[in-house]
Amino acid sequence: MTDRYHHGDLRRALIDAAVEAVGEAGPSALSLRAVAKRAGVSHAAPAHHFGDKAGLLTAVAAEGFDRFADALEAAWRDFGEFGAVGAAYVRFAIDHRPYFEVMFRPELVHTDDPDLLRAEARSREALHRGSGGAGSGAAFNAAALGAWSLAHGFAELLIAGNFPQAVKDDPEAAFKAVARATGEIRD
Amino acid sequence: MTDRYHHGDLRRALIDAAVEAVGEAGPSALSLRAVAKRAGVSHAAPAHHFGDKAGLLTAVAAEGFDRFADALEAAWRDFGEFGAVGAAYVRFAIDHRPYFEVMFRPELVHTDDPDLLRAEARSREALHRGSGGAGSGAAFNAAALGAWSLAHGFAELLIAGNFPQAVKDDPEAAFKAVARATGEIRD
DNA sequence: GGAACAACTTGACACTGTCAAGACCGCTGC
DNA sequence: GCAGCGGTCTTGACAGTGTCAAGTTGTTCC
Repeated sequence: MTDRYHHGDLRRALIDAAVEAVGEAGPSALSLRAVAKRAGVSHAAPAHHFGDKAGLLTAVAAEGFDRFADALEAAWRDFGEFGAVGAAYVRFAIDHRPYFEVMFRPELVHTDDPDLLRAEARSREALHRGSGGAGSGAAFNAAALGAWSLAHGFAELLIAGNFPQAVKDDPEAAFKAVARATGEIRD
Repeated sequence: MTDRYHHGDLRRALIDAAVEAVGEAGPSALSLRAVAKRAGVSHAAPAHHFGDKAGLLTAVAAEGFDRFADALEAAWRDFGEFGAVGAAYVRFAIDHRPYFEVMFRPELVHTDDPDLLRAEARSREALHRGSGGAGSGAAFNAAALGAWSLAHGFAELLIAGNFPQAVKDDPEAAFKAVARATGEIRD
């Protein structure tokens, strides 16, 4: 099972092509046929590898959540404070925008995909660790949910173009200022 | 210019049909032809009224922002505190989910539409008033942006199914608890 | 009553996702 | 060395999509 017969690694190439295409026109404008053309294969090749369009986007989202977890873990390891983790959250949304645009859209992916669920759980745990909440417990952790909401809302509003130029110029500094203003950072 | 020739008020009917359709399958699965069928007109009627698909969704988003502004203004008028305004933000996302799913998606609408811009400005102002920031000023207001991010992130994560059952059971109370935990509410 | 015009319909086009069938390829077993 | 096999990808088809040009229907104004 070398996973590379004719093309080499078509699965990899298709995911890359999909990420490129999403980066150019957003996930709703994604066309399987355009992805296939970009990868230099026939129009039905993507469906063969991923089942359907949602399957391809599921693979993109899973890979995105893995990279996302890496970024959040690194921020927590290097700085050990929520400000840095939240800033990494925001930076990821900017630097890996195509991934981010797919990751939190349940209607675009197969939400029960095992690989997606695993990667999601990794991200969730990294974020939870980085927002002060140690144990999850039965009831919800208000502070952790607040930290998540703050970072996620900031990232979403930012990439949707709702923030003034001053924020776009230095998003990480802006986020830290905002987090400090809301009492999330106490130093 | 009575705006009602054959059908009565087709524009109104098409918007209602679009909202219904978005509510059932999300905005990315919206089909102009399905909307037309739902309203009982020919398949090209929506394009005639709204120019194209984005035009129809623009009308939906504009109407959404108007209702949104109404809700935020009412919450501020009746309670005068951010907790209530934020809770109204979250409730709107739940109760008028089809609108909300279109409102913050620039790639789905004509972002330069005058009616949309007007309604957006109304919402923005109502929210700004409800989050403590009185004057907008040249630089950005960190506290106001934080309040917006918190409410928006909470709403997005909630309707995307990322929160535990306890939050879904009483979203408004959960939001207030979260806002209090992040220091947004000081009473 | 006819002209001007807006509101819609009809028909067509290129494009989309998906599916069944087949062709191609590299490996295994003999 | 070669037959068979299974996975990889292609080909061809289908119904459905958004959009556009042209035509039809109805309303209003003179």
